[in-house]
Order: sequence, then C-alpha cells, then structure tokens
Amino acid sequence: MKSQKLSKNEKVVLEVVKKSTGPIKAYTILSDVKKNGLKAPPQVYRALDKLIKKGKIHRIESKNAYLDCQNSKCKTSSKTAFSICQRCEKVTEILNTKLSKFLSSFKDDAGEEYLEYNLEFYGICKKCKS
Amino acid sequence: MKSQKLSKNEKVVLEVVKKSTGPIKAYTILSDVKKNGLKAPPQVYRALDKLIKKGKIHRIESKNAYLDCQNSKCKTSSKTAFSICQRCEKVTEILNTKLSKFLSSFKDDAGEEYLEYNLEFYGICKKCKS
DNA sequence: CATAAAAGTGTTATATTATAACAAGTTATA
DNA sequence: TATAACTTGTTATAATATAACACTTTTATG
Repeated sequence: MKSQKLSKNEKVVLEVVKKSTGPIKAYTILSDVKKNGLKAPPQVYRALDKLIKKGKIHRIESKNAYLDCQNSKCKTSSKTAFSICQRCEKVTEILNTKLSKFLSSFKDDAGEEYLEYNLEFYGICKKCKS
Repeated sequence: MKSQKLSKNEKVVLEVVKKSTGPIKAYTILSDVKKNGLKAPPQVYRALDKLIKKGKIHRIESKNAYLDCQNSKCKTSSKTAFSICQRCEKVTEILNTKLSKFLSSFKDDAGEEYLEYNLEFYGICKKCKS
C-alpha cells in the first residue's frame, strides 16, 4: 500500500468525488475540475488511479464510475463490496464483517484463497421498492 | 429469462467466444467474425448482450471482456463469480454451492437480500505460483 | 547543501469500448 | 395475409481510457 499523502491533483479530484452524491464518471470529474486548471483526461485518470491505490476511492466496475470511500476502516481498495440499485442507480459500499470474513477465507475448488476481490450486488433499494 | 433460441449472429459470435482460450474482447470478436459477414460493432454488441441475457456467456467487468459459460447449470447470468489471475490473466468461473448460497442469502445491514451479484476474485493462479 | 532519483504535471494525440439512430429484412402467429 | 415482434445492416458518433514525451517539483541521501 502506498503512502496516504495526496498530491495537488489528487486532492482536487478527491474533493469532486466526495462532493458527488453517487458514483461519478471520469469525464464528469474532468469538466468539474476545469475551474481548478486541470484540462486533460490523463490528469484525471492518473489521480483516480492513485486515489484507488491509496484507498480513498473505489471504482464501480459495472458503471465505469468512481465513489469515495465512506469508511475509515477502508485502508485498501483490494476487498470491496457494493450494493447497486438497478432503478435509481444508488451505490452503497457494504461493510459487513461476516461477508468480508467469508470472502477473505473462501477457498476455491483447487483450495486457493484470494487476497483481493470485488463484489457487486444488484437489486432494488428500499426507497425504490416503497 | 429469455428464450434460449439463438439468432444467426448470436450463433456466430458465440462460436468465436467459445473458441477463445480466455476472455475475449468485443473488437477482437468483430475482427474474427468479419469472415462471416458481420461488419460493424453494433452487430457484435447486440449479440453479446443477448447471449449474456440467455446465459450463454458472461461479461468480465474488470476486463471489458466476454467469456463463455462453462457449466450446464448456468441458466442465468445474474449470479456470477470468477477468479482472475493477475499474472497470466486467466479467468475461471467459480461454481461453488457454499459461495452461491452464502451470497444469495446474504442480507445487508438494512436486511435486504439481492437477486443478482457479480464477484471477481483476484490473485495468482496455481500455475503462475509454481 | 548539492544533486540525483523519484514522483508528479501538462499536453497532444490517439486507442479502445460502446451506443444512437434509422432503414430494411425476417419470423411467428393470430 | 396482416401485423407485431424481432433481427439485421449501416453510418456516424459518443464515451472511456492510455501512450508518449517534455518539463517541474519533491524527496532522499551522500
């Protein structure tokens, strides 16, 4: 895991991700940070990559979007679980000890364990159901 | 779930995915199927979408790639788990009753269950370790 | 401190992945 | 046979992401 110190561009991008009410896309971030002087995609993508490595944000693979990490325990981005509402698109990080323990200790049929995983649950959130 | 009957283009695309030794990308498929008369991306993407819905193939989200479903039990693409080797990029579908039962019955902190999920484990496969 | 190595930045161009939109052909079936 | 549902072909373009290179700033350490 890398140092947690953030560079200028990383701070700028992280602020935008944090302010977003849900997962935000790279090019949306780009248009937001133009007022901060960032101009081109590589500046955003570099910052996003670093922020992921530093455990500050997560990438929601099925949405090509980025979400800030809500919990202090999240020191790494290597074990992640999310719930995704198929109606309102809301994404919530799942922090559940039983789940993380189960997945961390899961052995496949060859007896192998895995240090990293990403799990995305899809359903309809409570709000959308009601 | 849709009918399992496949259209002409779906069959052509499925054959290419099946022949591939691992996850295959849409534009790789496209170049392969040009000999079958398919010419443009939408033809491939449409077929891929349908094949996923029909449970014939899976999409590996973290790789933007497609893998044929190896197992007869796989009637749906809504509950999936894969192991991905970070060195050789090999992807294997995980069919494990304990895992699928655990995830299917998993309740989040709000007590909600989920009908669909996708899980990707990352590690180094046995072959690459040795 | 000096200075070299490492990390970060700015920039242009381009690669990769995916969909919109519309016209036309095919199939199922009432 | 009419008609609805599905499938195909096609062009254009949108959306996502990276390569490559020159330059600057920060960090480490002799």
